[in-house]
Amino acid sequence: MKLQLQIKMNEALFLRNPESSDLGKNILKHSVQLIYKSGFESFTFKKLAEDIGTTEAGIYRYFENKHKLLVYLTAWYWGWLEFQISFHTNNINSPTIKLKKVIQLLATVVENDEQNSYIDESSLHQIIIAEGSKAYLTKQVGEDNKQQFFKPYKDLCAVVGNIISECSPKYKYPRSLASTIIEMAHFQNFFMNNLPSLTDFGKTKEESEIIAFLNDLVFTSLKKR
Amino acid sequence: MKLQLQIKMNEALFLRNPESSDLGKNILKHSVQLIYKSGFESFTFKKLAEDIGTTEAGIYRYFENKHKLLVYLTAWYWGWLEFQISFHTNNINSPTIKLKKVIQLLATVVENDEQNSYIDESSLHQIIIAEGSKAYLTKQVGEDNKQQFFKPYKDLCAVVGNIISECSPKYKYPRSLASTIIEMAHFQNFFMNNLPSLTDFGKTKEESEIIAFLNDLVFTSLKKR
DNA sequence: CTATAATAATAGTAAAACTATCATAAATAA
DNA sequence: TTATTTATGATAGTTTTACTATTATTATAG
Repeated sequence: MKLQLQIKMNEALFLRNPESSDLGKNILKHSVQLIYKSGFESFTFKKLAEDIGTTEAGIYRYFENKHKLLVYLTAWYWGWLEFQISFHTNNINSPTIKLKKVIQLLATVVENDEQNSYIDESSLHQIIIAEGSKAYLTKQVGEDNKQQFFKPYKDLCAVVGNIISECSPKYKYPRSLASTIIEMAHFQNFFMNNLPSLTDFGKTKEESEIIAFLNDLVFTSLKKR
Repeated sequence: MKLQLQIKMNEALFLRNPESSDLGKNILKHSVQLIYKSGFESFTFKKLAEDIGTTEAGIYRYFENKHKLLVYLTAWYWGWLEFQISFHTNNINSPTIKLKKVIQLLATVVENDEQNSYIDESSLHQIIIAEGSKAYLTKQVGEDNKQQFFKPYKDLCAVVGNIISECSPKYKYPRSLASTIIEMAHFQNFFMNNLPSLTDFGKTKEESEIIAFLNDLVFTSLKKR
């Protein structure tokens, strides 16, 4: 038996549910490929349509514009990651070990074992690193937030924040530390690969070093209080 | 006597030096106003030209495109900030106090005392918070980096990293901690104001709390080694 | 077999992102 | 002083992006 993980998506993110049809699934699959390959700036619905073998108008029946599609992909990613975390930290009692696992999951490049899904998690992970912040770094962030577009990100941050509080109930900044870990897991990766002098990992380019850095950062902050 | 601070800009960032003419200075001044007001996505050279009272073609004589202009503004900002830091930490012997000062400067919204400059540092600071990462989160980051467009950012990071190493010579991640502080000084500010549940400062929205968080983060990391 | 829903095919518009040309005014060099 | 360079202004045009609208075709559910 194969279990298919279904992530409940905010309905205001799309016009027609992309998970409900082959065309929709193709839109998700090929947009991940295209954005991964050429970046979000040069990504257009025209190119996407050509890639899929449909028409521009066809895409517009699913997504209002490419910003909504990016927000959809990021929301999907955060939802997926929260599931990964709850799955992999299940039955772990020690909050410290839990938090270490979380950091590892955040900073590790995803492997694509299951090819059943129409979303390539590994490429999506790279997209989130390079384009993820563009989902909220806009003038519409307030409206988008009112429509709960960032709920999956905020939920994940809350989960991580709670584990931090479990580790160290008196620590004063669990939320901010959580968002710092999440952002830095990605930014240090981007820097390491593109602007290496902003990190201490330019030589080896090993993600294990990012994990070590984040562990050091977090656990010295939480220790001895 | 009035001292005018001149920041040496990378010549590959512009076609004609905007600091060399009134039109050029107007381009800088009004682009800061426009991007601050409506965000980088909706910013166009057409609107900018109308704002200034010149033509689109006129702008293109100074900047190849709006990406280069954004990179110019961010480079200017990092250069300016490095000067602020070297100015305000001059004559401070204790690296700890120095680092505290740095964090304060990074996280504090700039006041515009001097109206002499054609760049409004306070608005520019807000632009860097909301749009700054878009300068490097692109597919061209490699080429841009080869052309040294991010040198001011990397220099600043090196300065902060060196202070960190002064505080704690054995600390293993001075560069990464430096880039973490710099990014988080901005991101936590953006989150606090736009996605407050990603921080612990949603209630008060005081930047002093961001400073306290960063101080805590940094100095527990550096203490006792 | 019919109704209806999704998609394909085609066409079109407005704005964005440029490029090109020429006239004019101001600065400067001969 | 005139001649010449240089910056700007005015105008026009191209290609691409971001969308909207219309109609025809195909698949499928009842």
